[in-house]
Amino acid sequence: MASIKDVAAEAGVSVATVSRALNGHPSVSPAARARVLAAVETLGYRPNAVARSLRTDQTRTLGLVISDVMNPYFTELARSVEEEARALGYSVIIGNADERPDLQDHHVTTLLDRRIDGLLVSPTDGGSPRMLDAARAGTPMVFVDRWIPGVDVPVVRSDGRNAVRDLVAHLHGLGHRRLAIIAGPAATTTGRERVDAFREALAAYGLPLPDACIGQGDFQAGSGRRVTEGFLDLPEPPEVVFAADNLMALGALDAVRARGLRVPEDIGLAAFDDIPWFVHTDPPVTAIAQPTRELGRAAVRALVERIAGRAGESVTLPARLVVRRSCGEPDGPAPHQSPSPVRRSTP
Amino acid sequence: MASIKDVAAEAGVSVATVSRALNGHPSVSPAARARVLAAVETLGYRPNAVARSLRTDQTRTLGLVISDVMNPYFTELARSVEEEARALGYSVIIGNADERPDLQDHHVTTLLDRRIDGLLVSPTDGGSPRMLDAARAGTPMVFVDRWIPGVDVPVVRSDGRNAVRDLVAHLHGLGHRRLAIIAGPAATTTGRERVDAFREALAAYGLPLPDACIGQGDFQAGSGRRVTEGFLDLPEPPEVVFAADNLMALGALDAVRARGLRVPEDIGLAAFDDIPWFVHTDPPVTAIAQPTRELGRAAVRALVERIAGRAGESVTLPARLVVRRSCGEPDGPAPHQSPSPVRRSTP
DNA sequence: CCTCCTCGTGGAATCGATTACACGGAGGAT
DNA sequence: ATCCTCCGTGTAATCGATTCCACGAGGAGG
Repeated sequence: MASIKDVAAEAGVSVATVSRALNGHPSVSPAARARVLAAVETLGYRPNAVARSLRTDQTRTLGLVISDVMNPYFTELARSVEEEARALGYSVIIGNADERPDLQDHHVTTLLDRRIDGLLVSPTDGGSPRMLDAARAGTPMVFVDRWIPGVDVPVVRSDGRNAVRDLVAHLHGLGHRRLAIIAGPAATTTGRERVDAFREALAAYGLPLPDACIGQGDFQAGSGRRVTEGFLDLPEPPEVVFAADNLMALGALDAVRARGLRVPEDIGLAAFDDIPWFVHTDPPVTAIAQPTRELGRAAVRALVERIAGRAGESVTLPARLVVRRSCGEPDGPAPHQSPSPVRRSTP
Repeated sequence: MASIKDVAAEAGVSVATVSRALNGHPSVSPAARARVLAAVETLGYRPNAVARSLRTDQTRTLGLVISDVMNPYFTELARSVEEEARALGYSVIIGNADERPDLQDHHVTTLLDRRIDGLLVSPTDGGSPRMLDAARAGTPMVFVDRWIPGVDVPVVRSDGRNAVRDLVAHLHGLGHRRLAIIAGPAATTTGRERVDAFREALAAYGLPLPDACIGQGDFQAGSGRRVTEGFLDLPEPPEVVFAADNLMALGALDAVRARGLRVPEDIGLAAFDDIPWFVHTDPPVTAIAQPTRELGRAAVRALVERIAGRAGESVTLPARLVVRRSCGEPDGPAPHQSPSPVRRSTP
C-alpha cells in the first residue's frame, strides 16, 4: 500500500508538503498542491488512519457498549448513534455486552486500548472498576438509557414516569385492579425505575403491588416466560402483566400462549419499549414508546461536547404511552380520558 | 496515560525488555519479568493498540459491512460474527449500509483506511470500484449472504432452493394456485436467486409466474407494502404472497390489514428469513429459516483463513421451511407430506 | 587458561503520519 | 541598494510500540 513517502517521491516534493496539501494547510503553492493531488490519484493513495491517530492522539472513533444488540430497542439506538456520529465525522465501534458484566468489561477494555476518543455506555451492572477508573481518569464518556449513580458523567435517557402513570390510568379505566410487573435487573437503573414508577402510579389509585406481583427478570425473553408462568400459577393470577422491556413481553406472550390462554381476554399485557413488531403481534401490544432516535443523537452530541473539552449536558426526554389492544378494549361508549396526552395508535 | 517508557523507567529496565516481558518472549529473566509486571500493575499500564498496529501492520480487527442492521436477520448475523471473531481474538467494526451503495462505499473506505485485517461484506449492489480494487489488491475478504459474481472471494451463504421447493409444495397441497412474489433488488444475488428458485418450483407444478405476480421490492418494509397494495388491486389478486425477506413481509402484513383483509383467509403470506417475531404475529408466519449463526461463524473462519494467507473456503448451508399458519391450514385430515423434510414448528 | 556459546539485556531503527523550526528567495518599504 | 517580511518548502523530531543487532557476563568444553 502506498505511503506518504511514495506520494512525495511521485510528486517531487517532501512528505511535509504532501501532508500539508492533503490537510488543507494554507501555505502550499497551487502548483505543488496540484502535483500532490495528481500523485495521490495515480498511486491510489489513502492516508493510514493508524499512523495519523498515533501522531495526533485522536482516532475520530467513538465506542458504544450496548446491553444487548438483539433487543430491537438497542438496535435502533445503535443505528441512530452511528448516524449522528457519521454526520459529525466519527466512526463508532459497537460492543455487545449481552447483559453480561464480564463481556461489558471486555469491550470497555479493548475500546480503551484502541484509544477511542469517547465512550457511550448503557451499563449492564453497577460498573466495573475499569469503567469507573476511565471515567475518573477523564475519558470522555456519556451514559445512555441506563446510568450509574454517583459517577460524574452526563446521562441521556428517557423518563417513563408519566407514561407509566398514563398506562396505569388506562388499565384502571379498563377495570383492571390486580396488576403485576416483570421487573428488570435491580443492578440497572431502568430495572429499578420502572418498578418504582409502576408502584407509585398504582398507589395513586389506591392499588397495592404485593411482592407476589413483582417478578424478577433480566431483560431477556426467557425470564419473561418464567416469571409469567409463575404469575399464572398464582391462586389469583394478575389481570394484567406489565413487562419492563420488549423482550420480556415477548416471553410473556409465549408463556400465555403455551397455556392455551388468550390476550387480552384471559390476561392483559403491556410493555416498556415500543417496537415495530408490536403492531403485528396477536394482539397488538400496548407499549410505552421511547424517543429512541433522539436519544441516540443527543447522546452523541453530548459526547462530542465532552471530547471538545466542554461540559456536555445530560438530557431527559419523555416517553409516551401507545395504546393498542393487549390490555382489553373499553366496553363503555367513550374511552377513559387520562389527564396527560395518550396517543391511540392508528391501525 | 502511561506508556511503555514509563513502565521501563518504573521497572528499571529498557523498553525492549518491557515489550518482551509483556509479549511472552522467552529470553527475559524471571526477575526482570516480575519487576515489569509489578510496574505495569502500579501504573495501570495498558499497551497502546494504535502504536502496536502501526508497527506490526495488523489491527486484529475485522470489518463487517452489512446491508441493513435494523433487519433482524442481519442483526443476528452481526452478532454471531462478533462472537466468533472475539473467540478468535479479533474485534469487529460494523458498518451499516442501509441498502444504500453510497453508504456501503463510505464504510468500505473508512474500514480500509483503518487498516482492518479483513473485510466481511454482504454487498448492497454490484460492488463499488473501491471494493473491487481492494479485493483485487489482495485485501482479505469474504462475502456473506450476498455476493458479487466474477470476483475471486469466498462466499458464505445459505441455499434456499430446496426450502422454496418445499414451500411451493406446501402451498400447492393447500390448494393454492395463484402465487405471487415480492422480489428483492435485482442488483443483489439473493434478490435474483429467490425469484428464480420460486419460478422453478412453480414450473415443477405447472404453475405460471406472470409478470403481474412479480413485484419489485428493495428488502425494506415500505416496498413490501406498496407491492402488496398493487397485488390487491389486481383484477384477480394472488392467493398467496411470498416476500423475499422478513421486512417486506412485515410491509405486506401492513397492507393486507390496512384493507381490512385477513391472513390467511383472504390472502396467504410466506417469507424468506425466519425471525423470533414471526411466531407471535397474527397469524404466525410461515417462513424459510436460514442457519444464521452458523453462517456468521463460517464467514469469520473463512476470513481468518484468508488473513493467515490460506485459501478460505466458500460455504453453502441449506435453509429450511418452517410451516406456520399464514398460508392456511389443511382441511383434510392428514396434511400434505412433501418429499423433503418439512418441519412443523411447535407453538 | 582460553575460546566459544548461550542468555539476558539495551540501543536504535522502524512503522506512517503531523508539525515545529530553519532556511532561501521574492517583493515591498525606506 | 539594503533590509525586513512573508511565503513556500524541507529537515527532522515525535507519537508508542516491536524487533534487529551488538554486547557483556558466565558457563561449558578443550
